[in-house]
Amino acid sequence: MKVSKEQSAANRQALVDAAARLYRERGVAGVGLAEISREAGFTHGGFYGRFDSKEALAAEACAAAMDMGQERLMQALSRHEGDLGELLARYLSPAHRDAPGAGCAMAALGVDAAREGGQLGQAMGDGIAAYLQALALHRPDGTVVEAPQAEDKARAIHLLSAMVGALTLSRACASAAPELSAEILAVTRDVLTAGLAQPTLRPSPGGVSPASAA
Amino acid sequence: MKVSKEQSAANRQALVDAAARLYRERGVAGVGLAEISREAGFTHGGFYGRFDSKEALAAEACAAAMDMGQERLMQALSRHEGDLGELLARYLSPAHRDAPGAGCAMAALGVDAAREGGQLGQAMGDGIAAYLQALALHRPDGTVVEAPQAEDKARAIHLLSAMVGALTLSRACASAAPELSAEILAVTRDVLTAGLAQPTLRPSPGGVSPASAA
DNA sequence: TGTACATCAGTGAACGCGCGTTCACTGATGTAC
DNA sequence: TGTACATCAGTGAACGCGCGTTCACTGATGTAC
Repeated sequence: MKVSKEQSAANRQALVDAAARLYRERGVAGVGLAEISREAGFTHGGFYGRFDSKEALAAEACAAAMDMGQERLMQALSRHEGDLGELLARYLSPAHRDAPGAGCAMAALGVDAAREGGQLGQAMGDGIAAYLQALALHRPDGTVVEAPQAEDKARAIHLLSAMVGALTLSRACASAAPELSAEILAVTRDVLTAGLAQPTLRPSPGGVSPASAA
Repeated sequence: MKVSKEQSAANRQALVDAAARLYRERGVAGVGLAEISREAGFTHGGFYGRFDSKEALAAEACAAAMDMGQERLMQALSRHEGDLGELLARYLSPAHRDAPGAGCAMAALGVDAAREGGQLGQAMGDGIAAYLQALALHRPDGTVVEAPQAEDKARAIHLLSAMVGALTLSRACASAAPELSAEILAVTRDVLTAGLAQPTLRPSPGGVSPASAA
């Protein structure tokens, strides 16, 4: 049973959306093509008419998830004076921790991308570079620079690392130590908010160390 | 063919060690019991004489990996004046990034623990609490406190989050963007070293925010 | 100390199942006239 | 505009494979006498 072009494109998108959710929830190795197809409303027989392989779908799903996050980030940055406070509050919330399927792709799929490399690693690498670029261009005082300085890059890297790390740790201990899990989120939010308000997050005075020249 | 008690204990340990390495390299879902048994030098038939399930082995392997890291951390902290510089240099090195099988269990298995919960989540939660406690007790100026203050806990949480997040991001983009991957490591090392040297990593002046009371 | 035997660590084969992938087929879509 | 037909999105069944788990069996260990 053939289907109209628009319907077919929508169906393909439904596959990518289902994959983006399920892969973030349970990992690429933890979800089969049959379940993803079923979730999107199809049998899995037609899968290879639309994607080259499971890896290709994973890469596309990852890119889609990264794009969603990028949009949310750009919205937060463009609002007023680069208000990162609300972004931090949402990112480091129990709600985000408990809904990985709709959340940060770096925290959910970063390890998968590191292990697999290939197209998935490419999608992840592109997305990380885009996040860091956006964060580096927007200074916490609200100004927007054209060419980020070393300290802008450092601020972006440190901010993103702390966010992803805190979310990862918070999720990792959520079932066994729910109070510690909540504390990790709340404390990280406070520390990062305070660090951005004061110009404290800077590389060492001597500039970047020799090892950074890699 | 029965085997001496000592040999049997050593064989069991070989299973745990192989699992700790392979699971960190490829994830719990990415490695089968047959491969782990083979790696340790056995057939997989005897597996259920020693472990209740795959999950039980994963939890034990995770605990073993966390213990190794805890030992390394305690060594670094006890050396002289709580010298975290060398620890940071080793943790945030390309060598550590490229050898997850022998490295940080939180960065390698944190997402798996978050997804699975259960015994694996318990092992991970216990380990994270132990790391944070050790870091909170050792102030960057070299003093050791008996009861950590709120700012000590905050410093520990922020340090660990930034380390785990930077390693995760660095690995996630290692194949697609090797220069960015190296930059993330080097910059994070510099920022954290500078942040610990000056007393900058503090929660906001007003103390912990209401949200932290969770 | 020496022998007889119960224990049990480890083997090897098998199980049902879901995996990624392939393929012959169906029938509505969209085009050619 | 109306009809005839080629295209191709999606179906359903099948493939070989490795998975976690089970179990009857083997034979060296360690104990009882």
